[in-house]
Amino acid sequence: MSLLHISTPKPKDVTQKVVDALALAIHEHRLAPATKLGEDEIGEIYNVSRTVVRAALQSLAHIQLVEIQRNKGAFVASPTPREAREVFEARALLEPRTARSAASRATPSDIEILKDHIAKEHAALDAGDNGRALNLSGRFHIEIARIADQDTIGRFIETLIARSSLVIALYWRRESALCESHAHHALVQAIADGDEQNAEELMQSHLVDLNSALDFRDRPAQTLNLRELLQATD
Amino acid sequence: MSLLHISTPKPKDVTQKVVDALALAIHEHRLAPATKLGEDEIGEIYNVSRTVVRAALQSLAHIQLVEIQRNKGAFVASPTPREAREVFEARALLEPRTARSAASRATPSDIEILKDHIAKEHAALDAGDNGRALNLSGRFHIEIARIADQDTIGRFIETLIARSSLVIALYWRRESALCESHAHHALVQAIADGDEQNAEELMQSHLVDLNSALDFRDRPAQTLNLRELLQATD
DNA sequence: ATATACTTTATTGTATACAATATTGCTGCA
DNA sequence: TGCAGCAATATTGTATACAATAAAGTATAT
Repeated sequence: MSLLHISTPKPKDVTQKVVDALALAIHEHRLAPATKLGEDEIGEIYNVSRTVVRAALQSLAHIQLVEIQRNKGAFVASPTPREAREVFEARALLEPRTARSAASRATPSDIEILKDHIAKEHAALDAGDNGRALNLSGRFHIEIARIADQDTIGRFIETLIARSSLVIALYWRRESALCESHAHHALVQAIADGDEQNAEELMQSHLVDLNSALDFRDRPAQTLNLRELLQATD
Repeated sequence: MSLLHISTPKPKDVTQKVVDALALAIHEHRLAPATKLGEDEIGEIYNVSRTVVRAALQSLAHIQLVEIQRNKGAFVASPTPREAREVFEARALLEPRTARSAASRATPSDIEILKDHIAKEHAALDAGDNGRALNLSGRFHIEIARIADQDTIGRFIETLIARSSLVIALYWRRESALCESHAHHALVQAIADGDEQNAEELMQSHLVDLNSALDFRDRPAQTLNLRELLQATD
């Protein structure tokens, strides 16, 4: 007997690993907006060929975490104030409805998962790991979309939250770290209670609150982007 | 003088051409849902290497016009009833707001463009070219999103309309051809008048009407998909 | 005759090689 | 010094070659 029903220990999808690694680095703000992502460079880091690096970069470009300029290469995306505003407008349009739906469907285990997220977020915050805290905060929102059981809209929300990470990296103004845990906690309570109306309103105000901590007026200084600004965008 | 400001006559992006060609074929229902899209096959058709075919297929997979199964290949997507329903739910959530915004911003030239779309749609319908008519109908909606000047949401709407084409291919029930031109005409009028409320309501009822012409109860017979149903989705 | 194991074929996944383009550095000249 | 033009280098775009996996076919044993 050769190959039995031994579940494959490595359902390897190399490209996805690179995508995840890069996305995480961006979400945790280890890769700053407008950073050049050379294909050879990344390939050497992860020990993969340019073929898979290119596939990964294309994937990230599609969710607008990176921007690919033909014959120039890939760069960590750097949302303009306009794009940043749009991202939060879209979230304001989609997420309250999603929170309502989540409140109507959440199971006890769902609530556990959400509370777990908040706990981890707290822990990361206490540890001073803001990047990780921000990432977890985003995944909290994604989790709500999953609970709402709306795959299509959930996918949109995922991309919006991914871009939110970049927006926050560029336009965050509030001094205090992202101490939004309180809002998340209240949201979980409403969802646990099945209080749809409250969940929707809490999400809405949470997003308004987030938005108010951003300042889109002037674009932050970015050494790497000056070059872009001086040449036609094509 | 070597390179003056002579606009490049061929800003060739081979991959994009393949993407567009395949997308058009899908939108016009020349490629049926669940059709296998072999890499070599497509490469030969367009005289490009598998490299660019794969890039194109990945691109189409991201907007869910095709589905890629690892080590199996790419297939024209075949939305389930659930996915189909979600697509129209999402459209119902996004597009009315977008129509309102369009009504508040549309310029006379925008109105011209919309009317032009309708005219072309009529012409295609009269010519019996339903595929082209459907495609134009979709582009009408995309045009409204463009006028609304909301790039992020507009991009979502684009993907939803792309998938709508597949949904319609699978679940359309109404006997008459898609004679929705009347609804489109009324919508243009409201947008031209700057009547935001009316534009929003017309779009909403238009989508409800579209939805009512679909029947999600049973999945249509699809020879190529039987195989999928019999094996674990992984 | 059917089922199972093995062999063969076809197709996809990945890596490498070559071509095209952009960037950088140099040289000469005003 | 500063700039124009060319040469050298580096990076991306595309094609091809090789490896891994799945599909199909064949033979054998029960």
